[in-house]
Parts: sequence; structure tokens; C-alpha cells
Amino acid sequence: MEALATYLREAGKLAESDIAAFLELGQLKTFQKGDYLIREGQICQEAGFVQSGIFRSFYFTQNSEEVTYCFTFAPNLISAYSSYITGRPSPENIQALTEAEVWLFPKTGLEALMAQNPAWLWFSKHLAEQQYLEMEQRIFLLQKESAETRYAHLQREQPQLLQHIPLQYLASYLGITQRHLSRLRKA
Amino acid sequence: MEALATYLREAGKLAESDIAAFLELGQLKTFQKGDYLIREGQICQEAGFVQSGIFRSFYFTQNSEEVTYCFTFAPNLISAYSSYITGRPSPENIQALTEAEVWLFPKTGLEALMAQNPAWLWFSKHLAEQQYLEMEQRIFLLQKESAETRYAHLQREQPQLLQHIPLQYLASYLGITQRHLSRLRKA
DNA sequence: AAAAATACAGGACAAATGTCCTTTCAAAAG
DNA sequence: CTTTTGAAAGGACATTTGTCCTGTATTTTT
Repeated sequence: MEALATYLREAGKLAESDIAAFLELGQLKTFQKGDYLIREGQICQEAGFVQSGIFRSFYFTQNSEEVTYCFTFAPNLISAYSSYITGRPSPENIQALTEAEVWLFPKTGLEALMAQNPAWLWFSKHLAEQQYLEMEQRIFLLQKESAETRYAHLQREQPQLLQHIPLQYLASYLGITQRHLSRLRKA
Repeated sequence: MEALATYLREAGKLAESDIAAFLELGQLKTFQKGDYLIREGQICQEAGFVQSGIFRSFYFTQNSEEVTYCFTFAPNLISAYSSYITGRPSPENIQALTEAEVWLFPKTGLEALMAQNPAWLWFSKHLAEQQYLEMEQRIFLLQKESAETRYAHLQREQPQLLQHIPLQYLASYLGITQRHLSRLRKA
């Protein structure tokens, strides 16, 4: 729980009392390797904080191919964010790549906090903005850089992925096939 | 101004008095075709609402190639959003593709509104979430779909782009070359 | 109206990336 | 310990996409 408290403190505008009230809402859930936090089609009704472990988010193309959308390492927030925002069915599956522990916070509880305390509104806005910034970076890479450059960028900026994530998943995360990733790694 | 009031009303949680107070902050600025709303390296200190006209946002690669990031048609909000969020220099240029009119709102004024009225915090959070949702869609397309599919998707979902945007800009928006876009259009 | 700049299409060829398949190695299961 | 499964590398070939270039309208400038 302390990791989460630290995470919230670092955001900057939450009082200790706010944080304490928030932590009350959490329930710890453990996942075995392969377990799902959410499956495609379900509606995401909770936000999570990964206490330990690694998760992978992926969706299926029309052709039933898996495409890896992102990875989440502890200590970080996790959710099927678009479904959480819209209240519509999730396009993504989120699965544990290792044993994992996650604190789960019901959306209704968070909404109650936001209604009574603008600091939580601010925090939610801050989160959404940070998610946007990450996406803008990714768009830029996907839009113009070659697969080789994208791989080099990943090596530099997210080396933990290379250490912990099977290459088959990294390939689709990068928007390429396993075959091509193998070529890039040999070069 | 009425278009903007309508836009704000449709967001859902703003009172008429909130909207009126907000509109007070705006100044209308006109742009000639080719004029810049912001240039790479500047810090974005204001949010805009496009009253009329079309804008294009673009980056430069290391190789000095232009890459089109997005288009903004009236009536819609516009800004170098990542710079607005972080207060750091903008990676993007935003240029008028046609004559245009934009209502400009200083960031300091918006921050004052947020500090005194949580409805504006909510609105800012809502905006950030909507921007995130758009980006998630684009990531999905870029990550897995072929250029042909991306073009078909654009035809279906954003036909106004095909009607008003030069193909050279659409190509880099789609993450391909003009040559390839020409091929896709012939097919 | 003439000249210059811009936008678009498309040919020829090259490079990047995908598909299909086989092999090897290691990890997990019996 | 053996068997099975899963992950990765890489060969051969096909497809997609990029590069370079030319030609032709069209628009803009003079």
C-alpha cells in the first residue's frame, strides 16, 4: 500500500487525508500468471494499482490476431482506460504475464471522492493528460519512424520491456511481425 | 461566439453562468492562409476555439520532413496540447490551411476558473479524456492495420478530410508517402 | 497572358516488411 | 527422465511501401 501512497503523493496536489480516504476504498487481489484483469467486451468498473507483477493489454483484430497495446509494471496504475472513461465494453484484454497483486478501486467510490473533493478531479485530469502525452509520443513514432528506429527507441527508453517481455508480444507492440523483429535484432 | 457556447453546453456539466464567465476571457483573432497559431519551440499559453477555417498541425522529423499530426475544423477546440499540458516547448506547428477565425483563451484565465469552480476542472478532465480516446483509436489503426485499411477508415470516418485537405498532407497523416497514397486511391 | 510554383498521378526500381515454414533450444508437464 | 509445449531464429519467397523521377494539370504570381 505504501507504494501507492507514494505514487499519489508525487502527483502533487493531494493531502495526506485525501490519500488516506482513498486507500480505504482499495481491495487487494492476487493474480496467477495468465489470469485476466479484464476481458474484451466487459465494462471496466474499477481502477487498479499494480503492487507487484507485470500485465499485458491486447486486443484482437477482425482476423483474430492478437495485438499488444501496452504493458504495465508495478508500481503503476492500470485499467482498461477507454472503457473506464466511456462506460462502454472494453476493446482490450488485460492479462497477468507473471504472478501479480493489484489494489482495486471501484469507479463509484472514485466518483464519490471527485464529487466531494476537487483535488480528486484535479488528479483525474492529471492522469488523463499524462495518458494523452504518452499516446502522442507513440503516435509520432508509429506515424513516421521506421520499425528499426522504433525498436532502437524502445531499447533506449523502455529497456525493462526487453528484459521481461517475450519478443512475440514486443513485436506486435511495435506494430511489426515476429519475423521482422528477429531481423532487426540481428542487425 | 454562439458556436462555442453550444460546444460547452454539450459537454454537459457547465452552468450558463460558467459559460458566460468563460466567454469573457476570449479574444477573437483572424488568420490568413499560411499563418501560424503556434510554431515548434514556442510554449503554448492559450487554448483556442476555431470559429471558422481549417488548421493543420505538423512536426518535423530529424530529417526535416514534415509530418502531419492532425487537422482541426471549425467548430472545435485547438491547441498545441502537449505543450499546453506540460508548459514545455511545443513539438508541433499549427498553421491555417484557409482563412480562419479563432477565439483565444489565456491559460492563466482558465486556471483561475478551475481554481474557483470545480465544473471547469471537470471540463478539463473531460477534454483530456476525449483526447486520449481519439489517440487510442489512432494507435490501434497505426499499430495493426495496413495503409489501405487506414485509408478506407479515413474515407468512412472523416470524409471531410478528403474534401478539404491536400493529399500530400493526408499521406503523412496516414503514415505513408504521397506515392503510396496515390496507389491506394487508384485501387 | 506568361511564367513560376504547386499538386497530383504514375512508371521503374529498391528497400522494408509480411507469410509460411523449418529448426533449435529451453521450459514445463507428465 | 522423457515428452510435450512454447519461444525464438532464420531461409525462401511474396507483398507492401518507399525513392526517384517525369509529365500534366492547376493555381498563384508577376
